[in-house]
Amino acid sequence: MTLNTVAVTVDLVLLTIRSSELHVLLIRRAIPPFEGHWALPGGFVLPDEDLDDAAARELHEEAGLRPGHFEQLATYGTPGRDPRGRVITVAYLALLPDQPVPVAGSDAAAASWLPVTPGPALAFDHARILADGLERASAKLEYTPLATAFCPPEFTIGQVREVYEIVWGTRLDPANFHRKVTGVPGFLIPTGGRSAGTGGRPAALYRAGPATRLHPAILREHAA
Amino acid sequence: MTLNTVAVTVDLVLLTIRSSELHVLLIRRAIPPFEGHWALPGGFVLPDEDLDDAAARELHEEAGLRPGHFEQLATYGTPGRDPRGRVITVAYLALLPDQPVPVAGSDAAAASWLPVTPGPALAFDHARILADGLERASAKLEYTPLATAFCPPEFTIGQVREVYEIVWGTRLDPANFHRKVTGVPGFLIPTGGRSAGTGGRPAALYRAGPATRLHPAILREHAA
DNA sequence: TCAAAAGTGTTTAGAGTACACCCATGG
DNA sequence: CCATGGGTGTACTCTAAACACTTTTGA
Repeated sequence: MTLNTVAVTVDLVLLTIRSSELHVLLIRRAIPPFEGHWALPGGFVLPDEDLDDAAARELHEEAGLRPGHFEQLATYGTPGRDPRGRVITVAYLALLPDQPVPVAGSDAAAASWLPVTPGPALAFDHARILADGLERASAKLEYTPLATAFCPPEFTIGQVREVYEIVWGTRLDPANFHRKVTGVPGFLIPTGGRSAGTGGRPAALYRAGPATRLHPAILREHAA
Repeated sequence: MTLNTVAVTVDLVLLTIRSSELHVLLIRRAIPPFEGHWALPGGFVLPDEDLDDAAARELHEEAGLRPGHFEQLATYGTPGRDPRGRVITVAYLALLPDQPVPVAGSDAAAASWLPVTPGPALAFDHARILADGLERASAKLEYTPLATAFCPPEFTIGQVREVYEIVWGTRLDPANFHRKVTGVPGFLIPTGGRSAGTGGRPAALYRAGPATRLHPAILREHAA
């Protein structure tokens, strides 16, 4: 790779919730630059490949599972961000339910779910990309049904509430939260089933509804 | 430009409000492909240029004026979107007050402000990019002080209200709107001046405040 | 004097909050 | 029986919508 040649990569900010903490999928780099550092998973876009397809391919290679949500995040192209040459990176944000992770034989690198806080030092400008992804996810919880992307196909309202509490770092009143989310048209659809074995009254099960935006929104307390 | 080589461009969605209508800056292409079609202004990223800098440079070349707001929109890289080869386009969104436009000698092309609706057929996938920009601007009016980006340095609350009404295509109650926006901390700062010559009671003048998000938000009526 | 735009007051309805209270399960 | 989480009821507060009304200019 020489100067005046531009390489395009896709990098993934892959988030999930494990044991009541937000985790991000990171890869320990086996080769320079940043050998031994943690980095976001990603790779080069193939010559005749769509950006979204490239990101989906990387997602499948690295995590091997279907995301609950998948969107383009932003593009990073500051000269010098990669010491090997001019690299433009299109970052994607994906949210997944906590599944047993079949992180299989990818590019000779160990992939792990790590808690986002405090989080290790990251290679390249990946700390900034991760921060942008976290902010995007946090903001979108308010006015989109993004929280269900962290949940399995069927889930309880308590699980949804836990997503909000973990991502926002706040406590929410269970009673009022219940009324609020069940009052948003198209957000949650009752399946008729009930949860079991949680050491309390069984909760009704829901699946994600067709809504793409929440009205009314689930608003966060914003520090003034 | 051959296959397997990727070119990176920046394109601009430049919006302003003229005579109570939302306008976008378009360029009539003088050369193939899409000769004679309207297109978003843009150009290639220089070998050692940051993406944001490239967009700012294009903005200055095409419009020659300072935007009230400027942000990256999204990146488009579907193979075949440009018949000349593989082109990745990083789109930027910029909002400007209605200034006398010194669209000077740019790339042998005529630049014009055109109403966004109905709007002409656009080259490449620029219709989609424009639509994405409009949606972004429309959504961000709710929870950011973006509306002031369409206004001159000093403006009245009536002007701000007109921005909301035009972008959203709705009517807003002047009395309630006044109370709402003046009640958002950091949104508007009174300059002490007064407007004149509008055929009514002079309005107090304001400038944009330091807030980056509006709390409480200026919420739109969302059709259910 | 009239029209037009700015801004304030007031009433009323709806949404959000706090929290008491009952329900259904596991241990 | 008790602990735990699910869910409803209810009173209170706060915001927002609707609209009457006053203010201040240009014509």
